Amino acid sequence: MEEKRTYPQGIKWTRQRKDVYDVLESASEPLSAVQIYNHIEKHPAEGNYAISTIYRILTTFEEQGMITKTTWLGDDSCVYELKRNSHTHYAVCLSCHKRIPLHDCPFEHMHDQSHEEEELQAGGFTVTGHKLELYGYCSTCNFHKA
Amino acid sequence: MEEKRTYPQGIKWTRQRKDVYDVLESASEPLSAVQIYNHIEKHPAEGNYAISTIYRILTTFEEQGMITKTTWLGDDSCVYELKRNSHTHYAVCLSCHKRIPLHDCPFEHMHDQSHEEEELQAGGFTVTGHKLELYGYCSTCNFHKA
DNA sequence: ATCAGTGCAAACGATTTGCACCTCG
DNA sequence: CGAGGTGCAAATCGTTTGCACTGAT
Repeated sequence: MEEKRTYPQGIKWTRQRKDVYDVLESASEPLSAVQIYNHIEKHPAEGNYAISTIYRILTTFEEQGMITKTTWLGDDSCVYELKRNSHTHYAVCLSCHKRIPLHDCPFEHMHDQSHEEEELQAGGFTVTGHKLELYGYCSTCNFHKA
Repeated sequence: MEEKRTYPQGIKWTRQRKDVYDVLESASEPLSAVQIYNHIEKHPAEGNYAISTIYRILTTFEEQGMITKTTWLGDDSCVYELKRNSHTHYAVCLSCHKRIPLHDCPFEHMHDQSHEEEELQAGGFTVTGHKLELYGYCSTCNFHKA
């Protein structure tokens, strides 16, 4: 619990920033600002937190290129995710919004560069990542529709 | 201009619903509720429109499975798109949010079912579509960073 | 010490909802 | 005619901002 941690360099590491970073690092999926906020509140560490601080920190992290801001398909609020070496894609039910994680990323199977990526790079665009979601209807919702 | 149109069946087709449908059909990319609203206001057809009506109509269309609700990567508001046979993917600049349309969809090149899709179908999930975005930095923003 | 980072509360923009009226089928 | 759709205004929700204070370097 008292383990010394090393945080990315280049910015001031306040208690709040550390907490947000820790939550993101231990998360298994993208989290919203409010989820992060609640997560931190549960461990009533010390002092108060403002939700606005969370937003500001997330913005900073994003500018630093440490995290990615996304949204769930069909949902409106934003979720944030640490940029990691590996990532997960999901299938999203358009009816109940349930998310089913996929086991691997189709792009890992594409050994040749895709046409698109080649083209983009020629145009000076640097691709740093991608986002993929399948959508449809889960077994439960399929059942209720029938 | 006075061409008789056929609209999807199953719901009441009011003037407002027709207008929203027409805008979506003539759109070349997903539109937000406000964009649709403005689009309609330009052609001051008849009577007033309420933005809330647009939202309600879009919700109805989505429930009917006629449209898909999405968001642009790194943006927060929602955009809506008619479900069509063909679709476009984009590369999004994380810095300036510029969107570059890609010429074709990588999934069209995958002749074999992906592992994921097989698995999902076995689990009773019906895949009706997908959403893919590449992200990174466009030539202009790359330049400014260097 | 200094300036970036933070808490608080108020502001904001996008989306939703309650209610009385209107219109499609 | 009647159920469902709509306009309007007020409410809600996620996110942002101004300002005075605090804390990391």
